[in-house]
Amino acid sequence: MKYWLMKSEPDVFSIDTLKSKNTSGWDGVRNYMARNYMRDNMKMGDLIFFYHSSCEIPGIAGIAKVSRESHPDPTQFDSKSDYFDPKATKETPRWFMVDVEFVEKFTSIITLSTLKSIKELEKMPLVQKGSRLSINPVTEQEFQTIISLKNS
DNA sequence: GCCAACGTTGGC
DNA sequence: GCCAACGTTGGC
Repeated sequence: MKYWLMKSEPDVFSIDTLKSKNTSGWDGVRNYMARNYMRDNMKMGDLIFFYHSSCEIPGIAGIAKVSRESHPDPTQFDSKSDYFDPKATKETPRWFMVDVEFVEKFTSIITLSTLKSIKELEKMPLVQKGSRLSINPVTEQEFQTIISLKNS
């Protein structure tokens, strides 16, 4: 099993939105590296840190898991969607997504500021300057370190 | 709202 | 294939 971190703007899609829906397609990703992680590397049961970005208190809000592996992101075919891609066709889709399922909402957010203060996490792209990728792999050690912060 | 960092586009 | 221009991300 592998571990991941996925960013979402809570104004658009938050951990509470996922909790209320239980599962959701992770649509709207329009970056090739992030797409490749979803298309090629994210497998059933992989655990995901759900990160809130571009908000008052950026940080990890909870955990989700992969509940369906790669399939075409339907928003690329929808001309009314913000994520419409005129170059994508159903025969040769350009954008792929996984579905994720709610696992847990933390009682309090593990803030970016906290994550930045932990020596063991300094290699995470998240805490490095200029890192914008919305999906990143997380190592087992990083996962355990972050989980241990949950109740402290 | 600012702006650094980065990805993408398109002319050549 | 280079690279300048542009658009976007996302913390602050």
